[in-house]
Amino acid sequence: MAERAGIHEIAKAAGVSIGTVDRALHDRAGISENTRQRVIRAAQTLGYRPNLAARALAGRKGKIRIAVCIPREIRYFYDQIWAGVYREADRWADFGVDFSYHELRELGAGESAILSKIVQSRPDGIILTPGHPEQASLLINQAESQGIRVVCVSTDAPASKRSGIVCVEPLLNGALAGELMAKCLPPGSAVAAVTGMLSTEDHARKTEGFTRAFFQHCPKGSMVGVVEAHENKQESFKRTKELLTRFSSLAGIYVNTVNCLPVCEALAACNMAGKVKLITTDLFREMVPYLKDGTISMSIYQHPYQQGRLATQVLAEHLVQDIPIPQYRHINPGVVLLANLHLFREIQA
Amino acid sequence: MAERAGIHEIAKAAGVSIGTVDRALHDRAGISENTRQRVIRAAQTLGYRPNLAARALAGRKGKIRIAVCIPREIRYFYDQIWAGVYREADRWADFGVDFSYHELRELGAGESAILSKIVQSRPDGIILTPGHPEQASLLINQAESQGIRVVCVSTDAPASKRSGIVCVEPLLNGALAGELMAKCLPPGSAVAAVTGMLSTEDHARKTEGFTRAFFQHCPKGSMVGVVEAHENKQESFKRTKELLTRFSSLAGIYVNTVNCLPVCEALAACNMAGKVKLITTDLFREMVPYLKDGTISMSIYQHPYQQGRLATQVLAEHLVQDIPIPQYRHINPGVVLLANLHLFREIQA
DNA sequence: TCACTTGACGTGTACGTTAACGTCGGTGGT
DNA sequence: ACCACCGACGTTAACGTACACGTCAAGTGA
Repeated sequence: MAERAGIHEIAKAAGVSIGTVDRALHDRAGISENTRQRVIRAAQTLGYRPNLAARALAGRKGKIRIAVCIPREIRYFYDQIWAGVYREADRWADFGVDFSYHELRELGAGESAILSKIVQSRPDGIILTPGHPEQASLLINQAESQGIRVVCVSTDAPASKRSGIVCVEPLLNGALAGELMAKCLPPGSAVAAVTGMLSTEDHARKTEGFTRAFFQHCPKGSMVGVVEAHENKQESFKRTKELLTRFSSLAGIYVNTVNCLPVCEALAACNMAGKVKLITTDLFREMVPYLKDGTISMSIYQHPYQQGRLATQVLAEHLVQDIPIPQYRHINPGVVLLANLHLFREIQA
Repeated sequence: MAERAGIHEIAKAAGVSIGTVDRALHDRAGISENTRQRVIRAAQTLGYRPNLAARALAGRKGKIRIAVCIPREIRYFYDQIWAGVYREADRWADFGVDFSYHELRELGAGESAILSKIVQSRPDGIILTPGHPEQASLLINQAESQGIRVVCVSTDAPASKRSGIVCVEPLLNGALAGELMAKCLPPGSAVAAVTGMLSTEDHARKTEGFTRAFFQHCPKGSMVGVVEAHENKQESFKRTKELLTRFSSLAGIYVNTVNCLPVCEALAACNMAGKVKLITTDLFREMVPYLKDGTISMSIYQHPYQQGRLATQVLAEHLVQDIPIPQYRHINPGVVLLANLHLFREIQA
């Protein structure tokens, strides 16, 4: 459409050469303050936007480097984040962005060591999922103070000076479950939550969000228990069973940890499958039968693929085009039901 | 990371010049079949992928042109589609893709005329929302037979030879509402649907999806009526009121048209707001109060922004990188609740 | 035999930027 | 007066690709 102005046009307008324009636009030395202002004004007047293709080709001294540090386990979740990162990285490859990938065995495993190595390699940006926010914060702050942009994804290090965070707000995640639960149950129902470890900021806040939203939408309801299962299958099974036998009127259970399968099994064992509304978190293949037979009523989906893609996009756009990194990029969780089950990436292929 | 091979490397490997490589890779004339095969094999061996930045800079004779033909009204919906298109178009601008935008007043208005003009201008690709699928199909087929790739978005022209469609499957859209309705109501509940015009393929299939899913998940329920309101506010209000007075036991209403506000008003007028589960479609500002006071229980969201972005991406990636266009790209609808309301684009700003 | 065509290939230039390098006038020291 | 030096600016060679054009041998016709 409208032919875009390039540095040649700016040069002509400002009455200088393209070299001088380059110096002005990149804050390089060797130019008087006067001319710099003149050039910058000309650029603004012409609405200059650098041609990314040309920039990528010319390749500023040393390409842009982004280091990605994300766990491998839990597979069903982090595989999707990785896929999203790869997808977006691919789009930036031709723009001269160089990615290096660092897989942790699981969330937080060897985090500090790898992260400090990454920082030492002085990339232009880092994408990571902090597993130990307090420890990581030190390195994040160190990186940021060196001009390395850090974007957290999925998990956060809120106290750090990271440039941005891409995630599903845990409070919202829980609140969505709480609201759905309340709207699916008759007034005055009794519900419970099964969580991993309440010491984990993430799980605690999901549980809190659930509780608040549930009571907001079901004021006469009751919350008869919060089971802390420590990410242990047998413990999850046992304690869910206890819960079911102790409160025979239990109408709903919210699970915000990976371990939803033991809960399903416990429901089956008590002959309560389908009678107690079960709302879970995330989605993986093994859940499908329970969704199909109605044991799991719905699940809150965190869009891991999108999270990975967005984190990468946000960081790359900043480094390449100087677009500011949004400090918070909250993802809207999805709702997994039977009708739309087939459309989720975890189920396909 | 791995330094990518360019045409120079291929040339060296095949023992020819880069000009010959270019001829082989682009099926241009002036090369013997023998050398062509040799070059192509060399390219495959080296895993050649053209550098998009360089290609964009060099600018093949005549840039790639994409024409976009989408309505302006209904604003809350199509504004988002347009925004998604613009966003993605922006990302391709530097790759030498030239977009031309053609706004219709509303869905289908002057469609054939504009579309035939677009086809006459011989772009490389077209993005459109067919309003009159039968008429449009002729022009779509004409375009496709001339090598113009057509991608439909939001609405479809299923009988045509369009290269791809990006949309929320109407059946799924309705099914999601049906499943949620069934799961939110006690067994044996009576529900109704309010639709626009059943003659519209889209509305009919949404209603069908709803009905099927509702009975699947609530086998003892009943469907006491399908109100066809012809996209008319007063008619919607009046007929909803009739419905409510006639069936005092009505437990849920599903609205799959734009006109959900009159339904809300009718519920209020009958003092049934919040007592009848109301599931609507899409999201716009005026719905917010009704969501906040519980009149609308939830809404099925079609992610218009994403649809626009994806349609553009799919087409651009095909034209620039030769990536095949997926014939169906079904979007997973979202669920609008009070908890996540603030995260939808329609509500922000 | 010579001029002319044609197939098959190499060469050169352009695209818009970046950054190294060249140039030129002026200023300081000796 | 000479050179060294420096600030301020212009010039130019890349980057990888597309395409017009140049080249050169083999073939064709008179």
